[in-house]
Amino acid sequence: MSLSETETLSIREMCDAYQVTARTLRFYEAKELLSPIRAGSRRLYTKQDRARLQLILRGKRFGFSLEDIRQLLDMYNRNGSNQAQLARTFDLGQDRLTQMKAQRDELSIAIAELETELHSAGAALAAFQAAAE
Amino acid sequence: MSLSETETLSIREMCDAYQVTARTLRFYEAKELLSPIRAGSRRLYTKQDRARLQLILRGKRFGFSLEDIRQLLDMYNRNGSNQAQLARTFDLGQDRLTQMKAQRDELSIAIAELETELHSAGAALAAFQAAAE
DNA sequence: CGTTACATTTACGTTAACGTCAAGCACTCT
DNA sequence: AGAGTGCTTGACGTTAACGTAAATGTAACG
Repeated sequence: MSLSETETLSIREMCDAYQVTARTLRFYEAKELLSPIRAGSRRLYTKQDRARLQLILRGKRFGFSLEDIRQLLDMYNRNGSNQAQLARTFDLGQDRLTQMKAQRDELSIAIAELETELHSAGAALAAFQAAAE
Repeated sequence: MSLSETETLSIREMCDAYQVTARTLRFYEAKELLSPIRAGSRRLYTKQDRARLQLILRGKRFGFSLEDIRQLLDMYNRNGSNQAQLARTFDLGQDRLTQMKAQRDELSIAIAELETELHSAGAALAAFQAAAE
């Protein structure tokens, strides 16, 4: 079952829902990436917090630093409709995309090389075992 | 002009040739990634050292840790003349390869996501600019 | 009322890959 | 002899993204 619009989650429920530790959530809050409401002293995460956390985690998968993510979130929140900021966000994304593609290409090359290496190593091993009987 | 087989480089020459700092070269040596010969107390980098450094830098571009690289270098160096050593090295390479492929897959997914994201962002921007004239 | 089960803040610890001094040889030029 | 340059070995500092532990608070259960 999914979460309603108004439902709030405790810190532990957030951990279970998003596979992060409580330390991580508090850390993100200290870094001003999240700002859950309080019930007394306890944190309650609203739907917006959940959305922000998803963006954070996605940003991390893209290889952005938390500081990058904070700036992007701020831009989006403060003035998502400002054209210059939108363009800046877009450019940041383009740069990262280029980097990621280059990284993938290099990785593919490395994989091919390593595979070749392992084939000859495998052959050498086979020869050894044949000679050893 | 390129370097001869027998020519050795000082630490500063290495820095210039490979765009690394002296601290980095000494650090790699402390981590047993390099082992230059000595002329008195001074380091001299041979052709083999240069080859190893190139592999190290390539590994870094691939996003490997220095510890990963150290293990890979051992494998590239196929010094393990005995069978058990060879087999262990081979297994290490297999594991590495699996990790690399997984990493590439994740990267591909992230790239696809980011591309989708940027397409809609680009459309939004275009709409803005159209409306702004 | 006591215990259990979480929650809180504060704060020091960790890892990687170096940076940044500091103090001191070993030359070479003048 | 003095100055300058390059190299050496420590050894402490730095950053990111949390981990881990201590001391304390609080809400509910029985």
